[in-house]
Amino acid sequence: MSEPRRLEVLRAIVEDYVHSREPVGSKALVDRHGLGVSSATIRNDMAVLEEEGLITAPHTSSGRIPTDKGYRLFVDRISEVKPLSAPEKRAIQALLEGAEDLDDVVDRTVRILAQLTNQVAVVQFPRLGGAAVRHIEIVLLAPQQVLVVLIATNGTVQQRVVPVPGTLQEAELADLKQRILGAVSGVRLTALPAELAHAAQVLPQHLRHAGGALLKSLEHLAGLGREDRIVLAGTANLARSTVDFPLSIGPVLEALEEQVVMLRLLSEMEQDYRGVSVRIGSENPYGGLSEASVIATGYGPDSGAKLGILGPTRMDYPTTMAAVRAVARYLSRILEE
Amino acid sequence: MSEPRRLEVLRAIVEDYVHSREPVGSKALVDRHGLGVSSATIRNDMAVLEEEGLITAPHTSSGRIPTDKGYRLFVDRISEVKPLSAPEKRAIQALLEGAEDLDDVVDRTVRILAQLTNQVAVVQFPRLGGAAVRHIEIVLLAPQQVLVVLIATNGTVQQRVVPVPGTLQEAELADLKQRILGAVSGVRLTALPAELAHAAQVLPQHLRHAGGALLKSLEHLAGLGREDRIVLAGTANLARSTVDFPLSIGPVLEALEEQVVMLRLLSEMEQDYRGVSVRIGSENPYGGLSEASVIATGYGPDSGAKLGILGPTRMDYPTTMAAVRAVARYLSRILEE
DNA sequence: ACTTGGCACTTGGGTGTGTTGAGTGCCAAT
DNA sequence: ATTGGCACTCAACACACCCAAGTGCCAAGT
Repeated sequence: MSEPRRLEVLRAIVEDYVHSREPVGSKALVDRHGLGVSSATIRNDMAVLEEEGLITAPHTSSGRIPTDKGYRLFVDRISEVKPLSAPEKRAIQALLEGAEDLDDVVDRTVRILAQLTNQVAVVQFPRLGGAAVRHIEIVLLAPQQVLVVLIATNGTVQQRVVPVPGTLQEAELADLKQRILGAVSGVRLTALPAELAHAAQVLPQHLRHAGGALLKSLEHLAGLGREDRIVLAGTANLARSTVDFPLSIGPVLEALEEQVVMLRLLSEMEQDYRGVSVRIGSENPYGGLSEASVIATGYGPDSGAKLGILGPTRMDYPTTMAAVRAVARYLSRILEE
Repeated sequence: MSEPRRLEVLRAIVEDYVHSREPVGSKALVDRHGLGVSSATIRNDMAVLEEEGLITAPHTSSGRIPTDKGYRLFVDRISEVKPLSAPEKRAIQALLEGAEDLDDVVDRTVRILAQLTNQVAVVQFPRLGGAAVRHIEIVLLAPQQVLVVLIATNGTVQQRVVPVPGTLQEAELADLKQRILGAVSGVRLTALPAELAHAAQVLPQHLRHAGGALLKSLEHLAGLGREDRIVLAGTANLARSTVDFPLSIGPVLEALEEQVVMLRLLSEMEQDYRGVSVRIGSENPYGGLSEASVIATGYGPDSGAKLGILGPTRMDYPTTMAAVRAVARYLSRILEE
């Protein structure tokens, strides 16, 4: 009872089951795959695999289906990544290059990912974290209203209209702007709060009051950049595979809607040696996703932002992993510009 | 065979069916509602109602269920709006008042609406259309890169980093800024393209090139404001009522995901005398929504932006209509500030 | 002109009973 | 370790049957 063949059997079971959605039996296995042994042998192998918790039988005397653990082993040790087809690659590239601005890039990314994988696609907005302050603009809109704009080196812009206490002269504002700019120009966004606190202390007395409000709003803006947003696409794909979620797709939809849940989920996924990270079924910390798998990876300069897909545990892992990885790479490349 | 009683029968059928999801028969009707007649009489009434296409029998000799037309009559002529409970009203108000900025207001609105109605809630972002240019800021970031910021009177801000052809001096930029500002300050966003075109023509020769790019980006920004976005919540509610969508919720999810579809749908809905607009099942222009109903209404100063819910045709119209209307009113009130 | 009780008829759904076929587990032989 | 053989299981399907809820219609009553 050789170990390699047992793995081969597991692989065959996973592939057949993913393909047909039906429990696969020993006879069908030897027929469809050219295993050089008889069905009885396969049965023995399957008994061992079941013993090890890699496959399970829905009911006595029916074929086996992979368990989460079985998929895990499959993903980790058996499967080979299937590269995307050339047309697919071209499609990704063409689509992403046509994007107009950051929002558009993200939007196109999530759509192509959903389309490519036939799953729900999730893209987290690129983080500002690593970026630094490129410019700050402060504009007096009304006597007590100021527009504060924070431009980061990665091209993202955050702005906000803030009320300032007391009246503020144009000249004072210009002065204030120069001081602030001098203090924070080039500072990393993560280090901004500290710098701002310092800057606040050295402000001349007459600017303290108004300046304080502005500095505070700047801190808020820097935070906004870090306040992560996610974008979804392909939710309708869940409906197609409604039969793959024995309970209901309700909990899954709920999870998707809770940005907090998804963000935590994504952030917890460390990409492994393969370049992607896979969470299978019950491996997911969130209960509502116990029948779902998530494939995610980082992208962008520091791979801090994540992107990925979510689908039923019964999915074509090799192909989907390849798609996620490919899209992440193309996206990273686009963002470098 | 009195007309009023027939309507009463229709009302009873709708209410019972909405409540129980089961075809309702003549006997059950006289039992549950104190109609003062026998089941045979009701049967006669039901025959007429069926004749008129207001109700239908899923199969011979089973109870009747309302048709889309039946719901329509119910909504138009029979039902009475059920006002929200005091705690519900308080909840809406409290939640909306705690909002921090426009995004937050919209976000909270869509959530409370989904929660209140147990349906999918849709809120279209407030339009800039009616607003005017309050201020324009142009900042030189790099020799060939300029940040353009457009601030509207309603407080919304759109910004973009644009590349400009050729090199541009600070002084030239300042000049350009003054000219543009003079030309468009106070102009309504809807009228902006025309004004910009005019401004472009009177630019001095040496600013034509760079100025043209800037003006074009401004036009784009104004468009962005009008480019309507919608926000969803409560998608998971669809899963609960999966049985109410005989086909599948797939097409519905698809429609929801296509912002264009939803926007067109909302914009087509003229609110009637009741303050809300209802689209029932096949009344929806989009095929995927032939089993869904939409209740929407306008909000905000000119009622130009829309908000509403989407659910199965079998829904509690009076209560849901009341909720949509109430939320729209509270939202309008908040936005006035 | 409605209403009503009565009655024959329809039908989906539930239950009980075989039957079938894919599949398993185990064992003795190779 | 592999294999053929065999008894056994069980979901799925088909069929038969019955029941409850419901309908349509008619003739009689108001």
